[in-house]
Amino acid sequence: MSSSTADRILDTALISFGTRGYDATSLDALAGALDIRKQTILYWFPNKEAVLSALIERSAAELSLALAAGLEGSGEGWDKVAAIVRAVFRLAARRPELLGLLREVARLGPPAATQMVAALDPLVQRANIFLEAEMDAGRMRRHDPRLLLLAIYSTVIGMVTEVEVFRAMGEEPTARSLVRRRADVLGLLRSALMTPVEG
Amino acid sequence: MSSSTADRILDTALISFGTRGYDATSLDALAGALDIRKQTILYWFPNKEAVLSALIERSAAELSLALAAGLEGSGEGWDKVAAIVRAVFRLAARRPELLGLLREVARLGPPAATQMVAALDPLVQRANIFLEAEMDAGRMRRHDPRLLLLAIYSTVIGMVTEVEVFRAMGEEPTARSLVRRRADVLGLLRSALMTPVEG
DNA sequence: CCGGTTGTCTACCATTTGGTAGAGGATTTG
DNA sequence: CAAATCCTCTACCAAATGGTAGACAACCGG
Repeated sequence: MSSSTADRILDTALISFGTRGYDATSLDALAGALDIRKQTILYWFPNKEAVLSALIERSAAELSLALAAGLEGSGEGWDKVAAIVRAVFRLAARRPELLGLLREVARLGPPAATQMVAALDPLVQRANIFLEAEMDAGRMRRHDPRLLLLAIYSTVIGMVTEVEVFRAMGEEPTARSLVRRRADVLGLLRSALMTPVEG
Repeated sequence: MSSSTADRILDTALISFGTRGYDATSLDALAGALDIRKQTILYWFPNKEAVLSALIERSAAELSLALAAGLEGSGEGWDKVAAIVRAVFRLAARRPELLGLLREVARLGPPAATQMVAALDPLVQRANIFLEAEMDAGRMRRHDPRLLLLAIYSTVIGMVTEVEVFRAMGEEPTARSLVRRRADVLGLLRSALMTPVEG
């Protein structure tokens, strides 16, 4: 099994960084959750930042893997977009920490954000190419693909990670509510992206 | 002038909490930026959390004021939505900290998030009523108004506050780039929200 | 002009934080 | 079986954090 100590540290760090936040997670707390001593963490990683850095690399790979399937798969146009959005919502249900980490890293800024963006670059490139092709084929409305991608990213990630806003508005984060949100996002994106004539 | 010490503290706290984050802002750093001693802050506010709480109240009021105009104004349907989105982008240009704080508070969770949502509730209510009326009139596609509002919120706030993602992708945060993003968001929202027949 | 109030300060303090030094048990290797 | 390597631990540490206690000057009403 790959559950070496280093891996276990990253597993726990993902959950804690992705939900409580990087600053709010002390090495002692991290060690406590693993029932080891903080010095063991510092044996495997030179310092706290290095834990984050390794975690970013690992998580970006996992994220790419989870989304690449949809991006490669058969089908065209809307089906492909829907497949990817569904994949993100699936992640939100099964591994919310992963998307939480993405958000947290974006907030932290360089160097973490830079590393994450770099690690996800291949995915972004392929998405860009796909979007351009769809626009060229006239199936999607014309947009700057980069801006479009960021808008989709904002919407989906927001709808999936703004747990606290939902909770504060009285919507408990259940599986059912997630499904409802997914349906809504899909409907909105479809209207927003696709040309109406030959949807 | 209203620049009492307490006000000045909140002014500076807004910038620091809204850009660096709450956890990352120490009372000493806050005091340093104001060239006063930390104990002066603790004279005006019982503790750090109370600073945040007061700040939330003040910022929610300012936010409401900035957006209420668009929500009350004349015009109907799309014009009104566009007016509000424009107002948000105006805020993003002039007072980015304000939107940054909104985001930070949402991330912090209760009790801060609860307080912010409660303070913005009147605004949310009015927006809901507006959206329902538009849907009833057939000018907007049918959606759960609450979900719709959250989707719009996610998209706009994301496009406006994800500075680090933009920066990491090589897009420097200039006024010009903000205008481009605004145009894009407006275009997307229009396609997403409005019924095509009598747009 | 004097006693109380107001606002800012200096002086501390306990706790927590990320990090260092190095002891010591287990396991592998010559 | 001895030596080296690997891994986790105990024992510290300096700096930073949120917060308390109380001195002290300015000001203000009687």
